[in-house]
Amino acid sequence: MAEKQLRRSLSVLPMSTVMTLTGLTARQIRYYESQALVHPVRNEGNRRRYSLQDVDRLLEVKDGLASGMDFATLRRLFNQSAQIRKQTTTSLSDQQARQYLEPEMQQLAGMKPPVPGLWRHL
DNA sequence: ATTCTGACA
DNA sequence: TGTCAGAA
Repeated sequence: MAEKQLRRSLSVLPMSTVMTLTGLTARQIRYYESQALVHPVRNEGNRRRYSLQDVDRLLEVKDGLASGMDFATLRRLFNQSAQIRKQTTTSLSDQQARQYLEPEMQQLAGMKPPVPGLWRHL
């Protein structure tokens, strides 16, 4: 299972591929990066290279924006998911994680996940 | 040919 | 967010 994640994290996709996979324009993809929502790697020629994980994140950003979320909210959401993944793999009980995110969960309680399983970690 | 940055008639 | 220019 670690092998799969490793590959999904490899940044090898060019802008053109990400554009067709996400349905977003290069402009939007670069702008979202400026908003710290994705962090593509640059190759020797200063070209951006995205991973499958980046594509997944871009898809979440796309639907998140579509359901009225702003960049700050998405940014916090992603940071929190990252936090939980770390803590969870560092032995923090799921109960403690939910308690820690109580405020956000209250807000998200009302809305429906734009993408099936977007709040999966919450 | 493709992507990057900066700028805005 | 689109789009165009000039460079890589």
